[in-house]
Amino acid sequence: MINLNDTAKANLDEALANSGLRSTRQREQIYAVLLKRRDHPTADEVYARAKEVMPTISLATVYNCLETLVDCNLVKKLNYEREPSRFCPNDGEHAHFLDEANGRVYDILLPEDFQSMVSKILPRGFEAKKVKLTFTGYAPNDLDTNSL
Amino acid sequence: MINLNDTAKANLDEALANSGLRSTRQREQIYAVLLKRRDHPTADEVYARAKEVMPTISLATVYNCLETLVDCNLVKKLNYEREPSRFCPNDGEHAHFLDEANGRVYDILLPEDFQSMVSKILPRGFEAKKVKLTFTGYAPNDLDTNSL
DNA sequence: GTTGATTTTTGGAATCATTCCAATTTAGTT
DNA sequence: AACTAAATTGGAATGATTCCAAAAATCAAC
Repeated sequence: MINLNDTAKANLDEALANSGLRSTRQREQIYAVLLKRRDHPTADEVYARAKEVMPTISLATVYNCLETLVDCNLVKKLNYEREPSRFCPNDGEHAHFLDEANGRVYDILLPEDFQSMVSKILPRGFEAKKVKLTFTGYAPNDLDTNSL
Repeated sequence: MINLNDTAKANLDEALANSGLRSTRQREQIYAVLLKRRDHPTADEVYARAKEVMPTISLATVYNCLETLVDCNLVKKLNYEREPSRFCPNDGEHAHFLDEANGRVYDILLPEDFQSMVSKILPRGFEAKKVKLTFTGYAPNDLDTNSL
């Protein structure tokens, strides 16, 4: 029914507990869906995939769970223009590349010191808590579904 | 009624002509509104400001004009999460800084070679047409309404 | 394990920025 | 002035997301 390996499950439970939240079947399922195919699905797509295996889950719950996971810092929410948000499980700092040809989003690994490097661009007095870097263009056409 | 200086008007007319589009009172007015206060207003805010001086303009027209100006590359559309889009007249490459304290957006000047610099982060085969850099955090609290 | 208190889930309604539409008006041309 | 194509307009439609109140599930204490 669910499909989370032990360490992922442990991470989830810990992150939820840290925020004083409960571990539920639905939250596990949503997290499992995101880990299984890292193709930056929208809430609707997550809903469809979760339903295959948990047919009674509701769309509202999918939104709730995704928001919870984002708040716990286990998942990132991506936005391009005002298109539907996409979600990716969080493996630390990375940029995103949107392929205009097929609409896919690829993760781009960032150098360790990226945030401090780029923060030097800021004038005196600006304190950045977060930096977001997104590319748009054409990706090589021989990549598989998952990100790099 | 409108309030565009000669060079701005000339830029607008040229950009529109380049795209085979007509120069209209509404388009001039919307562009003038954006140039007058560079505080990254939403479509609604642009609508309110335009209406003060052109009471019959419609919201649909504001959306149309903004889209046209963006297409002509005279204006940039900014998005944070899925909040309403904001608009800023385009003075070349710059990043944006969202102040979490007051919701204001500041333009951040970028070094000339920024795009080529940061494109080196991309793995072989990725061709970036656009790069977007956005910061979130706290800005110094003695800045005026307009951007840097 | 049952009870009670608190969270979470759920389906459907509501929201709201934006887009669409068909009719009218305007701009540019002959 | 007349004609054609483009732009504007108000209102309806769209669609992702949020809100709501009721039902179900979880956790803690006994």
